[in-house]
Amino acid sequence: MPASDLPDPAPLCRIGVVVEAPQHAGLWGPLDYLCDRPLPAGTLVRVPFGRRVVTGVVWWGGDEVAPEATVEPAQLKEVTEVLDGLPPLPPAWRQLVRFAAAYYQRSLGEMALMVLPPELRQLDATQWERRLKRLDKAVAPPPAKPKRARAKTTAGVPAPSASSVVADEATSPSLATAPVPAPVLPTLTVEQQVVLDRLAKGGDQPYLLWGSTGSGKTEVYLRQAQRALDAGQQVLMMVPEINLTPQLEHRVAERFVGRRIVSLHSGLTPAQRLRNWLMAHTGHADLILGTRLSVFTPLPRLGLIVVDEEHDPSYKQQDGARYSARDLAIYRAKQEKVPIILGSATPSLESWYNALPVAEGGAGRYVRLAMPSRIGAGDMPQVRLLDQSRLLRPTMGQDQPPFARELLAAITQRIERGEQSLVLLNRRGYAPVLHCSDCGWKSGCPHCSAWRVFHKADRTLRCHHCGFSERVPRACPDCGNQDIAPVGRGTERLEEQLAEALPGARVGRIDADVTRHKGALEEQLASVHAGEVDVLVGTQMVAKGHDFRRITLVAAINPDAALFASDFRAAERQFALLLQAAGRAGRDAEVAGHSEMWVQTWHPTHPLYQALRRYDFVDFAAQQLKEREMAGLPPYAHLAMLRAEGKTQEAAQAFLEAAAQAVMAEAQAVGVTLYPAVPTPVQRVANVERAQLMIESAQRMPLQRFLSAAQTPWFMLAQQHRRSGLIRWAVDVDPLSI
DNA sequence: AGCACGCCGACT
DNA sequence: GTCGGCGTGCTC
Repeated sequence: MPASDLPDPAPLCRIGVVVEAPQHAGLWGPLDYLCDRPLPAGTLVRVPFGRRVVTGVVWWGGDEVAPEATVEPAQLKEVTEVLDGLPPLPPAWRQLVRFAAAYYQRSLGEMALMVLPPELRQLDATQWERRLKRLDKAVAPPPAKPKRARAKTTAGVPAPSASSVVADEATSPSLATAPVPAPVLPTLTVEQQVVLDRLAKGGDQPYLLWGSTGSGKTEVYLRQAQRALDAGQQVLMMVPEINLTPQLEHRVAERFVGRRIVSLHSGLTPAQRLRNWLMAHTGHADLILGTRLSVFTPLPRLGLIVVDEEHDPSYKQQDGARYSARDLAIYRAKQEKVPIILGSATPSLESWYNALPVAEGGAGRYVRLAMPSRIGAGDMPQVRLLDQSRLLRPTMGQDQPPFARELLAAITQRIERGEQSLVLLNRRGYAPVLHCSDCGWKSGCPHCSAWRVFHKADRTLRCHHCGFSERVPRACPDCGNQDIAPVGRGTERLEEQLAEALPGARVGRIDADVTRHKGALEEQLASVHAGEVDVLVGTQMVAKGHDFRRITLVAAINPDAALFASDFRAAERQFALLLQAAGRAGRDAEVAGHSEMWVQTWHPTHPLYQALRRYDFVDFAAQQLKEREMAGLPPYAHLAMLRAEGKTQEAAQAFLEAAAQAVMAEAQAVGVTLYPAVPTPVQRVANVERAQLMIESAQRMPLQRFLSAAQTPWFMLAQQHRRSGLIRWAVDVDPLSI
């Protein structure tokens, strides 16, 4: 029979697939492909894309109505393979991704694929099948005859603390009750009880749990989590940096024995991350503990979201798609109709404003729950503001004495009592710059508009922006003068100076340079806990989250920079940091009585310090909100930043100016203000010039509409400007710093 | 972003 | 004579 008489092959269906195409590829939405069977939205597929095959997510297909074809049917390619064996990503996940992509001005595909475990993007169908089979044992629901098979499974699953799968292997994840004896629960304080009672009443507004350090916020999270778990739901708990909060992980595991707890953060190996993500997505994990990326985890039984330390800047992604995980968590909670608790001792001004009742000048959008008292310890340490101007001794010449005599005396006293002190300085290295007194040479970075920092430990000059590192020269590279001197002070030098000033004291240090070596942080923390360190020098990473039992003195050495920074959020950050640092001191009742927080400052009367002295966040927030309102800054206005990188500063700025020009009429029509293009605070990094242009609007929606409308003209302009030296451009919505 | 194609310098 | 520099262009 002639070939033409063969029955027609089954018609191919058209489906829409999103692939990882950055927006400068000019592809925003789903691409059309053909497939021999209808695929439900949310299915993972491998599709030909250009000359390679990539992983994509089916965005529409199956029963949904296909949009108008935009490409000639003859040009459509066929799906290469379908990654079976995984439930499709749910509609809620797609909606969250769609919202995030639209809000943060990124392509759908970039957003969608960025938030999936990296492994998932790389595997083809064969590898995927093999991987699923291996993971199946760890991920699958308990089979009918569980005991033996599951015990074997546990052994096969590596469970380091960072990715612990704490699971009672005999418990079906779908069952709500744990068959193990319940841990003894701590008695609730009156404040905690009041908060929990309010939470039990429910409502659809987000909660802002404003509780001082040590007020027992975690216990509130755990009790609420318990309620959700008892109802058969999943709980998403977010922390700013999981490596700094092993305690939380430990506490959660301790409390919820018999529950499957998984963590999700970038510190996991790709295999661990995929496994934990799958456990969450398939509904087998009950509690998900994660950093910002975990906000996108598909959770079929989601019942509660907690965002701990909600003010922390780490929740905002600082490159690529610059999303705020805290804000997306709020969106997600609303969309999936689950309660969300934002917790902090020093809420972000945005959240604070949202939680202030309308009658008090706020937005009244959140429910504020306050827990002002510290548990199990006395009060917060007493704040002592040390007037640095009184330290100046003119006879000493230009070298300003590093510490006040009173401060040294106070530290000495701690050492004699067997207590510890924490000295904070937010600048690592030995000295921020080297200087030649003869010719004026300074240790600039050849690739950046920044100084290279002198690191004495490894005798290098290092640029903290591009990483360029060189051995420190013996003499001035310009004039040969042997006498080049360090200017200023970093943690290394502080450590050295403290050791000199306190003979016999054991001085330790924790900063990013120490932590670089794996396990060094844990080691150093252990030695502090063991009492092998008298004085601990550190950057802000020490102030965040770690619990120190024997520290009774915290000193901030040079916190003034934030008072006059051009960045309007600097004061807010500094206040949070100082308060958090103060919280490190005197967490044990026996030592709390005499614990102190010292602040060495040139401006002891500054309102920030005065509010800190009284631990008066309400007053501080009121000051800041007033300033923000007068200056037309968030939360009273909404900002976006158009950023550009170019071969020259002119190229970067020319693009920005042209971009502003192109949308000027539109901006004026909707009441959006465009500011002039300016160089970024650090103008050149790794030989790339950077500039930015601020966009401001009183309302969020007009800004959103404006940015969406501007996307295409800006994209086309960028194409033109590439020839004259534009390298990259991007919009940063709700920028943290300006 | 990848990954190709496409034209000009130092090597087996 | 080739290998490879990164400029330019495309991806349903």
